[in-house]
Amino acid sequence: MTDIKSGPNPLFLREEDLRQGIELLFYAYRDFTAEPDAMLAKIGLGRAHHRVVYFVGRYPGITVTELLGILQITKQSLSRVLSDLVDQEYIAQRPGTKDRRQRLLTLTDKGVDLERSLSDAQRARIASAYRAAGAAAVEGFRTVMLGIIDAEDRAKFPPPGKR
Amino acid sequence: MTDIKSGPNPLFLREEDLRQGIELLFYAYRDFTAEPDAMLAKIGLGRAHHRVVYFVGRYPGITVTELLGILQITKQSLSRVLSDLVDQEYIAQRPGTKDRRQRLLTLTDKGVDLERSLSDAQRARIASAYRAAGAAAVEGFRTVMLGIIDAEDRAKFPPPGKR
DNA sequence: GATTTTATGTCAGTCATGTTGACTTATTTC
DNA sequence: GAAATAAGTCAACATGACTGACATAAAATC
Repeated sequence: MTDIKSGPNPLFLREEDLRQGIELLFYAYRDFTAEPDAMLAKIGLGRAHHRVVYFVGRYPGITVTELLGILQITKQSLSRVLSDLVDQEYIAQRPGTKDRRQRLLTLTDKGVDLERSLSDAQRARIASAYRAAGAAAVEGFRTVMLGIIDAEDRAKFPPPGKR
Repeated sequence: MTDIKSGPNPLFLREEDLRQGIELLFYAYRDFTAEPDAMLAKIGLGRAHHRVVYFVGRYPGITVTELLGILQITKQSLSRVLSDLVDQEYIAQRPGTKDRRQRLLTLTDKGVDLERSLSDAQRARIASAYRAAGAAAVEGFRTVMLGIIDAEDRAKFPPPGKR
């Protein structure tokens, strides 16, 4: 154990630095999901419904296959929550114009309301963390998070200048 | 909508910045957990077992109540995975010396091996992200993540100087 | 010393969310 | 015309969460 107990020299990645990274992700995700989960429970829905509503809101007209690619679950798993959301009129389906096999998914007004109320707690949490941390820290956060995400999905996050 | 489409001015938090923050957390956590999940599936265990093994390794001698406080699940939920881990001799229990009602939890040698092999993929992912991002970005990452975590748990992450 | 609280564990039932495998239908592509 | 693709369905199952009720041992309090 080369435990020099030096000042911070993060390019010499100690065991403890890495462990702290693991724990930051664990606690942040735990707290980040707690509020919407509690709201969802009250209306008989779960986190999986939130994810679907979120990404349909994010990419209006998204196809089922595209959604499966993002969520990385099976179509049978998606089917259940998507059926719930369509039945309860949070999400509308319409056939694709170019490819009529596709079902393009969009939020109804009711779905927009749900998405907003669920994600607002998360937006507030992010906003408060960003404000407290400052612009430079936010850029560092972005950079490290992108490094954690598999390379295939990094293109979903265009650099600040391009936005 | 005051959409000025300016250059990056992160103190004016636009809708899109916040949405990007939400998605960074979603994708990072999804990819961060995928590798250990796949390894666990091969030996008939799940993510819940990983969490327990991780935190018992992190805090040797931790009590059941303390572990429940970290995981934020019910004792019935913990009981099942903890029993598995004790039965399969990944975790050992011994009565507390000061309070003999407590069961102090520690990893066995077998448990240490399991914890290491599971978390190694995660450590490697963090290490690679940290190296690619650089020291300043890592500090920003830490700061923002701490802002996302509920205040009660921030003390678990001492500032760099104090480590 | 008796009572209450705490730490832990257990039994039973339920729900949400994931899985695999098999199969169907409509449509598009080759 | 045949094969591939997009979507959906049925069935069975595993995991990990939950609630509620109850039990035991030990510690803390009155």
